[in-house]
Amino acid sequence: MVVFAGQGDARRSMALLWRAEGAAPPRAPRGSGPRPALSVAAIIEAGVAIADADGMAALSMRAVGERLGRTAMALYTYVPGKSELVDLMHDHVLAELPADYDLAPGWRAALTSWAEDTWDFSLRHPWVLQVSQARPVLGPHEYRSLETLLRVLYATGLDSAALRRIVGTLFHCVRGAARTVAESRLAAASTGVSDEEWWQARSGMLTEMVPDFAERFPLLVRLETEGAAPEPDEAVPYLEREARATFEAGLAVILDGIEAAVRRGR
Amino acid sequence: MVVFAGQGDARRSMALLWRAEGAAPPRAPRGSGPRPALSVAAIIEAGVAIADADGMAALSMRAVGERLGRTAMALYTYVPGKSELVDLMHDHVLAELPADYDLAPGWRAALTSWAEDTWDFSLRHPWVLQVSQARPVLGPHEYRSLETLLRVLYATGLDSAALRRIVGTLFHCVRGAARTVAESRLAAASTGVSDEEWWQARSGMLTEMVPDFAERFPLLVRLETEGAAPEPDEAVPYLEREARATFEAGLAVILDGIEAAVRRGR
DNA sequence: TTGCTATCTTTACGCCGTAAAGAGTTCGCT
DNA sequence: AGCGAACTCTTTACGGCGTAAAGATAGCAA
Repeated sequence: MVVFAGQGDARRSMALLWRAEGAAPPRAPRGSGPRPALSVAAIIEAGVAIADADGMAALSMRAVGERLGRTAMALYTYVPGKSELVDLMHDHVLAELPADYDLAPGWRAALTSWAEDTWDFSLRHPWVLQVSQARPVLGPHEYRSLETLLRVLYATGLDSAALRRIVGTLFHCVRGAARTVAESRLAAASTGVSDEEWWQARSGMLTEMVPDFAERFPLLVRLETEGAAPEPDEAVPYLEREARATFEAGLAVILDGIEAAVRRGR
Repeated sequence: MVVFAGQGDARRSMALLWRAEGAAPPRAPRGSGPRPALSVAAIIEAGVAIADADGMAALSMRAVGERLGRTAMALYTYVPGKSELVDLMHDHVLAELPADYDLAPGWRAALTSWAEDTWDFSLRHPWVLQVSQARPVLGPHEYRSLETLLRVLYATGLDSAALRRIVGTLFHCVRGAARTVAESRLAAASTGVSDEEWWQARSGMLTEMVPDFAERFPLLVRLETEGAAPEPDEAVPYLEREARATFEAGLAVILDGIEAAVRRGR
């Protein structure tokens, strides 16, 4: 379900992405059809609503059209195709991210806030985790959110070459852990089986079919049993708690890494 | 294109995954049809060949059947469905990963080798990056590869709780950077437009449509221009070099983080 | 030979993205 | 007033997908 940007007419895509910027597209001079009942904005919002509620797999041109009381083909008057629609949806929701962070308490606090906001954002719109990051969309809100992150990162005093690498690592860490949570929720929703139930069924089957499991994979057993689940009865499923802990630990390591680089750099 | 494990009959899936372990499935006692011309192993290999060559999107039951000279439906006698086939393919290729690492030169060297091997593996079979990590497959090779990693990690002396988080962060870092490369190659192959051409076209369009770009996003411009591309004329595309650098930087940060935790722990 | 079983094919259903053609609406122009 | 261009939106259709259902065929036991 990975979707790629920039397939279609690049000029048209860019015009749509930055459309709010320029003047309103002038209505044709000679003859014009019925007043448009739809708009690019309405289509984007319908798409986001569907993807938020039922995931990227549920996003189809027919579904978007139906939600707007039109056929799928009606959308093609406004948007070149599905791939471009996803691009527009992506840039649209990126507008939700904060535009800047207070640097007074130091870059570490600001970067933590950024990571937290990105985490929340990714779980609010889990489908963004399935939009390809290679060949990004290049929309206004994507640029703005990157600019915001860079403002925090340049406050560390590191040079551009170092920051380029750190940006990627930060994103992979946050998005990777968020992806685990998102996929776990999606699996639970689409199969009706909770993580706990799934794991119980599978692990029971494992011990039955692989009786020498403990001898073959002693460290796995050790990892699983030692210090597992300090608070077992919680509203948050186990897998999500683990992913959240991974996110926090990863962030802490990266922050320490940056700090070390800063000290070394001076 | 994210695929989920464990939808179908869990017992059947597990039996297929661990099939080499138990005795060969006995042929039916009373009457048996024509000698099977296919086998689970052959189907898995055909699937891997297709996915390696043309990506996950090209993997269809019809394509696998055709490569074996059968119809798509013939596969269903051997495999419950596509989702289970992907699981089997995943566990199958995981067998390529080394089974253990020399710990004599220290855990840091071993962990670096592990990351390098995982990186190579992910780019040899880029479609594995699209297999969901939540609700893993629980096959023998997946367990073995995890056990191998844990052997290296326990050599650090850290406790299980700390290691659980580090495992996730390591995977996210390696897989995230590898994904960038894989997606960039896939985009280039499927659109026929190289990263460089794509970027040139887009950036030209940007400066035309957003004349005040430099004022609005000064840090982005700074990041892009400062210390960019020290060796511009290379066989390896720019985006891949950047992803590789991100991978190495991320790994270095994590290794430093582990080292700090080890020192703190003692 | 008969009959059961397992393999494999055929056909079909309901999805998908979207190309092509056409119906219907609104305007500028004569 | 009426024509014709430009536009929106629908209908139909094509080739793909995963897979359910039904049937043809092959191999063995009795």
